Amino acid sequence: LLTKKATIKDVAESAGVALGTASRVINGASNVAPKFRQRVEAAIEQLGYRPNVLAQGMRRGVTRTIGIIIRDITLPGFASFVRAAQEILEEEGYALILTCSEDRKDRELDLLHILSSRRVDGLIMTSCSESNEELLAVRSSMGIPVVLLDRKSEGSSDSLSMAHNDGISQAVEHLMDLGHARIALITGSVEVHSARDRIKGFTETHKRKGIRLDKSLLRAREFGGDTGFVETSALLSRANPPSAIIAGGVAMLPGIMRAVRARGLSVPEDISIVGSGDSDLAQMATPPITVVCWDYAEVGRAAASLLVQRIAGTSELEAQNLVFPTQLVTRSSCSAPKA
Amino acid sequence: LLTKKATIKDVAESAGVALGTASRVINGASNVAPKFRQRVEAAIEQLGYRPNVLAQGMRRGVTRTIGIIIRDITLPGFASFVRAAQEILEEEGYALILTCSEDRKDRELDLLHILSSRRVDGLIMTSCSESNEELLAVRSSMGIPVVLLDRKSEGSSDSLSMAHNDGISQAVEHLMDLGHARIALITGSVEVHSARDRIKGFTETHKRKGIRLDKSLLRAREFGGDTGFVETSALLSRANPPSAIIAGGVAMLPGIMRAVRARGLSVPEDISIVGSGDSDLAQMATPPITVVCWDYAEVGRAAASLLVQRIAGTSELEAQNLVFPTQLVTRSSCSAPKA
DNA sequence: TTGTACGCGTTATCAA
DNA sequence: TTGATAACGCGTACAA
Repeated sequence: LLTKKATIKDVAESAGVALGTASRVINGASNVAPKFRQRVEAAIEQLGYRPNVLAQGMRRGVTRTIGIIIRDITLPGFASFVRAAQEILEEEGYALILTCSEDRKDRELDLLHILSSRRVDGLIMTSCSESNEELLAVRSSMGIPVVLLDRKSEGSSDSLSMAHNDGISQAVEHLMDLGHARIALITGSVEVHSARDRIKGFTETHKRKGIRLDKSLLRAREFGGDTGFVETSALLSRANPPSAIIAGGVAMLPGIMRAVRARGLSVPEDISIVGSGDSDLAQMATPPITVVCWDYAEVGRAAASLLVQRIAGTSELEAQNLVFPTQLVTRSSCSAPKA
Repeated sequence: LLTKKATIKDVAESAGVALGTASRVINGASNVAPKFRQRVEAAIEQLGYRPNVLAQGMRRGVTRTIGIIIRDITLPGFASFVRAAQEILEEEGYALILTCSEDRKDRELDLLHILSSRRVDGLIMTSCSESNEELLAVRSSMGIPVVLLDRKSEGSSDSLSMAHNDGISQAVEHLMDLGHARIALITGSVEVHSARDRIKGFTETHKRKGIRLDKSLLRAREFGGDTGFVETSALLSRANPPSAIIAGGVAMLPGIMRAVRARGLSVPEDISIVGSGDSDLAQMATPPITVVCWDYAEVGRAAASLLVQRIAGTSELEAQNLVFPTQLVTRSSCSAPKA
């Protein structure tokens, strides 16, 4: 039961060949006599030998392991992203070490160090800040390829992001076409691209449509915590509240809905709502929620593929900045504002 | 930028001491002169040295890595479980390699081999079958502690499970008290404990309440796929359909709801519904869904703690079978059946 | 074609 | 207290 795992040495011994020969068989080298090959394969079978990937890696200078740092795996969509990425990585012979930063700098720093100690060959992450120097320094000191998710860095990292700009534009237009003039956007800190991109779409569309933007309706604080609830509560208790709220982050919707319900308001009669990222919740809520969404699984696959290519060195030299399309899925949470 | 990571050799060299001395400083041994200690620490700082955990592990015969095999990280609750487990493991110096089996034997086998090759120190998993001999053989051949989630094994593995028995009993009683006599249960294969346990609660409660159970209302096929939708559709198209449906698995609810809506039925007027496992969906649906639920994060923490103890050898010798309580949260998806 | 020996980054043992 | 060295499991250059 507790028998030690067989090593290549055991295999060679059991097959009556030299270590090197066993190694050649295992790695599929051609220059080995059929007789020996057979004996080695039999020994492998009989001993249940499996190569020690870590020892291989030590020798080869790689670990075939990649680290992932995301905000929180429980957030809607993130699990799909991770699952898709893991599938690709597995196909390519990589294992995935999963960690969550909770969007905190100190934790992100710790995780960076942990993954560095484990010599991961690459990193997929959504940093909590694009400009923090300490984070940047540690990241680049690791000397490995990094694929940024929904973040952009002036450095040489690849990045994948969603066209939040477009998505929010479409949402704003949709609401304005319905007759809304006072639209609120609740999103994350301007320290990260996904928030800035949404804000850009938000303000530009106001300009384009010739509708004056009340700056106080633009709430850019943080993605985490209970931002959705807090900001919505504050917005709704104003003298002049918005007639529509756009969630500018995947974690916002539950809090927004709670705040709306807490005030006894009904959607869309009293207030229109647009969510970010699709979810069971958005689909099955009553009314079903209109959302700006994208395919998280596709992004996960792309992130993994890009990283693997980058590690293999086959990818072109310049950093790639892939942008994935968003889509406005209209459901029943938006209607004309009350007169 | 692409500067190789510093090794303990570099540190020793840079500090002008022997390798062993550097190692002693790094591992906090007491028998080292303050003068040398300082010089080593300075070198570590200056070189940004981080011990190579893999090399440490190779020497120590452990990897401080644990593997997790779950059905699908995107299933409601599983992400909470994983997140909680990861937090504990991180505190204990372990990294978590995440994989998903999709409840398929061939995949589970592959993953077992992959994790075996990586010499994980322990395993947390929900096997897709408790009786498959090949699975059992590979698992025990790994010679490492395994914590089973929602599964039970005649072997010596620890297991954590939920009191599904109780939960379903409460749900059935609740429905019977409301006046239901034809209650359906849709759950997974009897090959796994969580399905058998639910079935047990289901049948026993019928007996206790003196209500004859129509066996054809007990649907135990598989947890995955589109079971919720398929079984519900079949049930509802019968001449004598059930007046209530209990979801006996966390992935069932969306499919059940879709099937109900597809037939234009309304909840709870036409049919009562009870879900398994809480979720945003269950809470925010209209009507909010009554569920049998439990604390996935607590289970995740317990799984990680138990595994760590088992690896350290501090846990008692006999396998532990922890059972976590379930709770019936009544919302608005159940009412008296139509006359 | 096969075997030997070294090195990957560590820790631990032993001698100095 | 310190330093040198074997060992962990493996791949590979090089010698046989």
